[in-house]
Amino acid sequence: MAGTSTIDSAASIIRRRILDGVLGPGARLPEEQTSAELGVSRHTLRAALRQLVSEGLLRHEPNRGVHVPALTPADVSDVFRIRRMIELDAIEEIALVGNVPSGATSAVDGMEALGLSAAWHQVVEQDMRFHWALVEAAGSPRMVRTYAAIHAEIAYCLVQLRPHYDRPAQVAKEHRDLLAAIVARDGELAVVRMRAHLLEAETTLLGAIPAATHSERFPIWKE
Amino acid sequence: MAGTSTIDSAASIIRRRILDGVLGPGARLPEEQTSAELGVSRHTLRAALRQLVSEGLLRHEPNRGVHVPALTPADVSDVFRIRRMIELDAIEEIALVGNVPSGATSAVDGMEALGLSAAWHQVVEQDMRFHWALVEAAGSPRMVRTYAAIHAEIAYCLVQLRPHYDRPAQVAKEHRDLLAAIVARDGELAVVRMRAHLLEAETTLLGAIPAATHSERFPIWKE
DNA sequence: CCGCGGACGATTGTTCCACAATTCTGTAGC
DNA sequence: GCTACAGAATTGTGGAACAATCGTCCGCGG
Repeated sequence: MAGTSTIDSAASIIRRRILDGVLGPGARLPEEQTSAELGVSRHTLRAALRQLVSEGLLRHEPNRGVHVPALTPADVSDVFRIRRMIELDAIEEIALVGNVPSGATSAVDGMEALGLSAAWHQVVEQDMRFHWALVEAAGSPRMVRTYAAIHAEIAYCLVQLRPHYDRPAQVAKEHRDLLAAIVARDGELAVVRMRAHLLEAETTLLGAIPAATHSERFPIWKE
Repeated sequence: MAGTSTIDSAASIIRRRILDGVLGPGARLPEEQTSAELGVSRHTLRAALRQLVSEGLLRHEPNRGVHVPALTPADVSDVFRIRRMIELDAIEEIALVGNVPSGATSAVDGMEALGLSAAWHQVVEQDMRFHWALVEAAGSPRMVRTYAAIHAEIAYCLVQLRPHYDRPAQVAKEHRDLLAAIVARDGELAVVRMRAHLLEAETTLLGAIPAATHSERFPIWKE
């Protein structure tokens, strides 16, 4: 499985379940039941849960276990604020040296290869590959580590954007333009475009989310 | 101890030992011995070690345990690059709204209260309180989380800066000037000053580190 | 009828023990 | 001096147990 250690693969499985909506907002993860389900010991499961808590995909309350948090509009804004902080820094850096990461290029190619009927999660996957490649190309191990720490939350935001995403071709074009700015070694333009790109995604998300979470949140979780 | 859970306090103790130099670069932490020493079980210790690995204070190699990494000049630069990314973003935000965090003010007061003979670690402590307060005041939970993730590494850098730090009064003045820019709601000036502040610290560090680690690194660790 | 307190069951946090898999060490042999 | 290999040490994971905490249900009184 992803990550050779048992802990990592347990974390991957749970992460996937959250991102796929199998575990919705408010869902609790009892240790005994969950560990039995995954076929790992409680110790291993707990380590995996701690990992996911640090990624923001789960919330922990002492003596009360973990649960899947609901994404509030404030959370979405906060996630995108961090995205801007990291990705604007990254894209400026790689634009200045004109370093076009091959992973980003191939991600855009992948987007363009998707037809109109492409499943939204395929678009999301390529989109995240693109942005990940950009951050990696900035050449800072700790920036990658930092980005990894909110990567899952970004995905958690995006999967809820389902019906409001533009057509794949439109998404691809935006990313193509970002690459163009990098190729042109125009750091300022790259930053401007990336900022616009991220702000637009945030705005779209903020329009899409509230209705969706509202109906799903209250049956399970109260606060 | 700090953090009510056993795991957190174990992590705190080990973190302290690393920052205090009790555990130098290259030092290994055998699980059985270390857990016995701290009076916790191996599982608990392992959880604490995973935490410290995620903070960058320890490095893990599969089936070979964890060890204290040596700080290379590249590491110092990378840490400060992330500091600039986060703290410039934070200070711009709080300068724009003129939000002067009380923790930052009191940290500067604390610096000025330190005499010429103050232990360097006291200066570091106030310095870190100052910067932490700034990041907190930016009002982004995930920025705080992100900063927390490299906070220990920042400290790990700073403790090695010992003899090269300016006098407390000089350090205090620099921070006072940062506060002044915030009070004046001059975001641009605040950013400029913060960048200069961080770049200067980095430069000082890069001049100080190589000699120190070189002598300590080889007796224990080879690569 | 509704709220309050306490017993009981469920869950978490942590420990001790066990054991396969891997790595390290020291020694014998070439 | 170097390699090969056996034995020791260490890591990665599982299982059972238990105190502490939390949640729930029931009976009681207002």
